[in-house]
Amino acid sequence: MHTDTRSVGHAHARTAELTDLGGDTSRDDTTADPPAAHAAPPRRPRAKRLPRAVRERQILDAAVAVFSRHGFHAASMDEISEVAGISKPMLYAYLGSKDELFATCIRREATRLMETIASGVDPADAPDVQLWSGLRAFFGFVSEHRDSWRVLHRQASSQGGPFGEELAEMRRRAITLVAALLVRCASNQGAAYTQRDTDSMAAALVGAGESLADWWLDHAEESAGATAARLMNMMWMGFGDLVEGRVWHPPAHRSTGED
Amino acid sequence: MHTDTRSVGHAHARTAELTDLGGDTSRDDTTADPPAAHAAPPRRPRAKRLPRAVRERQILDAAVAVFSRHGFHAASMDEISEVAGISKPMLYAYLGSKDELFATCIRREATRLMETIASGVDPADAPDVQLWSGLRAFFGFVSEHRDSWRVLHRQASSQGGPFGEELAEMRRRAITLVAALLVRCASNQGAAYTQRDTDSMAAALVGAGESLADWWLDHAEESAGATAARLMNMMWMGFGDLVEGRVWHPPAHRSTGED
DNA sequence: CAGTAGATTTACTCGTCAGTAGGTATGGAG
DNA sequence: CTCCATACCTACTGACGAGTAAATCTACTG
Repeated sequence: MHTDTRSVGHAHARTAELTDLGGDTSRDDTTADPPAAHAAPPRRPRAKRLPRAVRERQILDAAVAVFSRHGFHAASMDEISEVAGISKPMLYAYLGSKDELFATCIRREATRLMETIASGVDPADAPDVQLWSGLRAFFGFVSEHRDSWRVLHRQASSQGGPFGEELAEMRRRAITLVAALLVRCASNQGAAYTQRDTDSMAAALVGAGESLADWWLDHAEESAGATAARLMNMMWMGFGDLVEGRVWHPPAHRSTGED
Repeated sequence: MHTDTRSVGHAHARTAELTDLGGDTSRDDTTADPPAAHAAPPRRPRAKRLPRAVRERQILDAAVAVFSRHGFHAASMDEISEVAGISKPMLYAYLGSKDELFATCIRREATRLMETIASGVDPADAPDVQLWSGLRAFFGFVSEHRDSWRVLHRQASSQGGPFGEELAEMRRRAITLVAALLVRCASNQGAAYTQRDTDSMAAALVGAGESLADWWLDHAEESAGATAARLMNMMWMGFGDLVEGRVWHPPAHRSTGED
């Protein structure tokens, strides 16, 4: 199991260039190597000179993709640099250590997500409509940035370290936001809830959204709006109403019309 | 961040044999080792001889704890063996490779969880009561086996490998089970749903349960039953009913009475 | 008490990876 | 055309972790 552990994961295309660490470049070609077979290892040409800001974006994109595939620990800086199209020292020069890089990814993607949702919600709407718009925006983001979503949802939250903390913080903010929305819904109707009530409901709602998003990634044959409507129905109406045929319908006006 | 991430305890005894190039050891006893002050590293005494089955259980318990803390990749076999109170080769002798060990953990914990839930549900009950009992059993399990839950929920599902597949399979089974329950609920009332409808609702429900369980772990000041009731209310009644004061109440009879 | 099976260990090997030292190329300012 | 700042690279180190070879101990059987 040891010799072929590699089969479990990892692309490791770079193995070729890493194995000749012997260092002795003045090697005699007479003994070991058949001359022609020794084709030059496909060395990536020197990257074009680019301004720092652009490279940083490229690197972050690559990092998100790799972290998304392998998770924090299993992702290697070598692979990230390769995907980014530059060499490892550039990573360190621009983004610091692996931890810093990961934290930066988390922050960027979380911010994107939050902003996407915020810009999709109109605070002037009724609370239930706000909830609906938020769900739409959320599922839209997930479908367009799968890698971002994977990094945020799975990788970050499973790391106990300082970044996991960073992500947990973002998640708490999201839950808090939803909770506030629920409070407004409730007070609209004169219902009174404890903070514990609304917080727990928000946590469950966010979790349902996450889970449904994952499910959707595996059964992606419908629009973001349709999926959002599923969740909205479930949460707003509940099974009790649903099984008796009472469903919730999205408001016709203002809908961005894809469902 | 690099040099001190791991715990300090590693022997690296081979350094010693690399240093004795000279070969002449004349009067060297005075030079190298500060004899007394340099207390011997606290070497664990030889483990007591135990039958294989018992050791295997111990090892699995330790593995679940360590995987729960660090995740699959960051967990080291050294740490697991240390926590288990035995040495590394025992791990390999009994449980095979790291991959096999992890898969075994997953299977054991997933089986426990499923059985706990199954034994808490009476198929003779009405569908909604079955749902309620299942939720109770689920939250009860989570509160009593936090490590198991963490391994199942976060670590396993984030690994793309063969074991992640194993876990994803378990999760699918759970979702399928819930979906079947929903179908029974619906047909009881004459409502008709597509498989897609029930599957997605089940996925959302399972996700809500997972998320609420996580939330609960951080705010554990109420019983499993109370938390289950929260989710049941949310899912069964929906916000629409809840904000208007219509709530769902657990059946009084047969309740194990802790809420 | 000898003998043996299996429980347990020490002391390694080999591969990978985070992070770095020190050099090379290149585009724009003068 | 010549600097030189800085984008970029090759080649390396030090450390750790998975997995193993080859003992060594110990409980039980005869």
